[in-house]
Amino acid sequence: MKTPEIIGALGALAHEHRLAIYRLLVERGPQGLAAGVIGERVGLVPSSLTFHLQALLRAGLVRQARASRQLIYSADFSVMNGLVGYLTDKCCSAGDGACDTGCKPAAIARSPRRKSAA
Amino acid sequence: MKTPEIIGALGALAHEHRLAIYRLLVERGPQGLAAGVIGERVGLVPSSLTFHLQALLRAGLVRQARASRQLIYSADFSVMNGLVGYLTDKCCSAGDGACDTGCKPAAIARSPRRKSAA
DNA sequence: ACGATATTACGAGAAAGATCGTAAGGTCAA
DNA sequence: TTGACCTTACGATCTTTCTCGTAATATCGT
Repeated sequence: MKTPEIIGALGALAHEHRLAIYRLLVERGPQGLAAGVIGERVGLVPSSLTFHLQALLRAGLVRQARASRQLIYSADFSVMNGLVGYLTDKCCSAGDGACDTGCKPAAIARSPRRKSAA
Repeated sequence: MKTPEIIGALGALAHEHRLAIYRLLVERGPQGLAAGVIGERVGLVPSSLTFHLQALLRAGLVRQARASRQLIYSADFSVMNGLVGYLTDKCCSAGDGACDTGCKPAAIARSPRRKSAA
């Protein structure tokens, strides 16, 4: 995942409504939710909703599928994983105690040098 | 970590220059880097640099310290951890196979139930 | 105190983002 | 085909963000 994509995903999430939409979809899972339902839940008029949904779509954070006359949106976890990977990637490259605050997931997820456990 | 803070952190990172600055500081570690050096590295005039540094500071992503006439900035990992935690938190709440794409770091980071190692 | 260095504060202009109303594109039921 | 429904597309307006130049603040060496 390259920097522009990361920035895109970050920017897409960096908004009250879009974050709410995304979390809604993440909780809902692969089944997804129709645009109308999303709009109701987050309290957005249709045109504003589309605007934000498009932003999430452009960032690759959600997928779109048609079900008769409704459009179903669902979260795409892979981009989020890429994002988290990127964010924690260089996290522990500074040295020893740099990440004692707890960013261990990075070490586990990205640099399986020492304990090549999985 | 509450939603507004999350949005703040996400928004702070969702910019080419700020992301570059942040990564620079993450790589550098607790030692940090003087503002001037950062500006040189990312190619920003002083006033623009301050603008972005302030944004990162407001978001809690970096810390500021004075060293004689230089201001040293360093990454604050805790906010990033909170961010990653939040992002992956509900990730697996949808059901079983929802997160098979790999959002396991969340499980590792947030529920140290099984291997309470470290 | 003075000049030099390092950095931030302020203000203006340009660019991007958000919100909404209304119109248009598909899809369904009859 | 017609009318109703769900959703997106377009355009206008408003707000926020970004960038830069210049001025101000703080620290250092002499």
